[in-house]
Formats: sequence, structure tokens, C-alpha cells
Amino acid sequence: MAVSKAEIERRMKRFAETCRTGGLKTTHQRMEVFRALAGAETHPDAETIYRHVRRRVPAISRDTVYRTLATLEEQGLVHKAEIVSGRGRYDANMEHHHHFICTACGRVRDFYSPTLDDLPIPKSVSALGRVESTQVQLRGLCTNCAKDKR
Amino acid sequence: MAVSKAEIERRMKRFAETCRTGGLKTTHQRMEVFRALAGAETHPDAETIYRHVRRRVPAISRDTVYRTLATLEEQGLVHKAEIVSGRGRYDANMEHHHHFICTACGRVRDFYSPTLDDLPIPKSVSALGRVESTQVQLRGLCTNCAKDKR
DNA sequence: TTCTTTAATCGGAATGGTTCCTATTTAGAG
DNA sequence: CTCTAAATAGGAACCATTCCGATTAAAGAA
Repeated sequence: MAVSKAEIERRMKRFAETCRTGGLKTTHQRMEVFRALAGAETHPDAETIYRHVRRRVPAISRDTVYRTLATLEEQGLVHKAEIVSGRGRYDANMEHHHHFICTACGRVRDFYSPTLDDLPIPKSVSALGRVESTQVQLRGLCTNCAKDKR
Repeated sequence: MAVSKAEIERRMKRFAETCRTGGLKTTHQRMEVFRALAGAETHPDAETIYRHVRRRVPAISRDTVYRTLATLEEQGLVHKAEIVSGRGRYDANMEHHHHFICTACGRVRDFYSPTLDDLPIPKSVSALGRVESTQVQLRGLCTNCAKDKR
């Protein structure tokens, strides 16, 4: 089941609107990068988007794809899913725990909650696959960064 | 508040035990890499661990740190926190949603749950910082990969 | 203890994803 | 249509991570 035509339409309209209000030029490249995402069910990475868009814009550069994705994210048109800046973070704590991630400094802190350890998984998930582990991620400013900001 | 001496001791013992049963040599380097993590409150990245361990083992190479971290993870002594292989994943779906991540192919799929949108955050978290967003991550084999495995 | 085997290490080169740089192009305002 | 600031193309640079080949050393055997 792909994203519905109506939903894609709605997203493209929001894209056009956001470009206008945000003072962004609606370039061919920008449009195609967003279109590739507006119709995607999975979460493609930059390289996948690049290859897809190149079918319509053969001369597009990787740099443009990366730059455009960053711009779209800034504008709230697109969401980037990653725990933190690419670098793996290690932890010798093997008990079931959850993460608080500071959006400013990227530091990751553990916290515990028996309630969160045993979340109610919606039935719809069983269509995606068999769940082997669960984790909650909280994001926000850590106390340290909040202090620095003042 | 650092990790308690008793807890560090317990972890080092488990490390020694796991090396023995797992047929791993307890090299000086291996030991120091694990020790750096056993006493860490935050989740250091490989470079941070490298710099820390170098104080005790000046000639250690980055490769050894990376290799050792991978080995420790295989042995279940250490946990690596990251959504998936470093690459950012993009998504034009801006509604509050959660992620199912396939541990084999790395593909990320959205799912929805009003219940999970509004999780009970334990009080202890307020000491870490102000929560701005929440998300649940489920990991497991997706239906596709499960099929391929057979 | 010494010997032997083989896993583990070192250090530098290679890789791969992402960002930077600069000359060139182009969307959109006037 | 013209002008200009914003955006792009393409390749170099960057940085985290992995690979590789020569060397070292842990741990079991003698």
C-alpha cells in the first residue's frame, strides 16, 4: 500500500506553500527531491533519493540532494530519523533502559521505567514484523545545555 | 553520580568471565577499553574512548578500539545505541509516529499509536532535562527478511 | 620456564557517507 | 527583459570507520 494520491497532492501543496512563505525558490531539483519523499512508504537514505531523482533530473548532484534534505528539514517538511549525528554511542549498561538525548550537545543518558519496558504494541505492527526489542527515546535540552543558554 | 565501585567491579568480573567462556584473549587493550565503558555514565563514542584509553595504553590504535567495541557488543558486554548504520533516514510524514526498524535490512517503517504518543515519563527524567519529544523504537525482523531466511 | 600456535594489535591506506568550495546557472523580483 | 541573490554541479576535502599486511603477545603444551 503506497501513499495515496490525495495525500501526495496535499504534501506537494504544503511544499509549494512553504517555499513561498519561507522565501525559497521552487527549483526543479527541490521539487523532485521532495516528490520522491512525498510518495515514499519506507524511509529512504540520501543515496536512494539521489538515485531516484536522477531519473528525472540526470545532472543533479549529491550535494544538492543533501542540501535540499537539510533545507526541507529546517522548514519542517521532512523528518530525519537518527539517534544522533551518525556516531555510534556505547554503553556497558545492559539492563533494559531508555534514552534521553540532548538535542544540543548530543549526549545520551539512560533512564529506567518498568512501565516503559513493557509497552502495549499496537496490532498493526504485526504486519511489519516480529518485535524483538523496544525502546523509548526522549529528546530535549539537557540541564547542562539549558544552563549554558542563559 | 558516577557508576559505583561495586558495579564496576561486577562488570569487570563479567568481562573476565566472558573472555574465558568466549575463548577471547584478555589483552591489556581489551581490558582498558571495557574499563573505560564500565565506569562511564554517559555514552561515549569510539573517539572519546580511544582518547581515554590512550592515557593508559599510549600505543593503542583506533582500529583496536573499533574492533574491540564490536567484539564486546557481540559478546553482549556492551550496547551500541544508534538507529541504524549511521545513515540518516528521511520521511515526509510529519504526524507523530513511531518506528519499526528491521535488524537485518535496516529498513524503517512507521506505525501509529495514540497510546504511545503520550507516554508516562518517569519523574527521574526531569533531572536530565526538559523533554521536548518522545518516540518509541521497535526492533526485529521484518516480514520480508523473515521470509528470505527460510 | 620456554616453545608454539594463532588470535590480536599497530599504523597507515582505503572506503563511504557527507560537506565544502567555487564557477556557473537560474528563479523570481522589478 | 534584465538583474541579482539564491541555488546548483562537480569535484575536492573531510571524518568516522574498516581493511590490510607485518608484527606482537596470550595462553596452552612441553
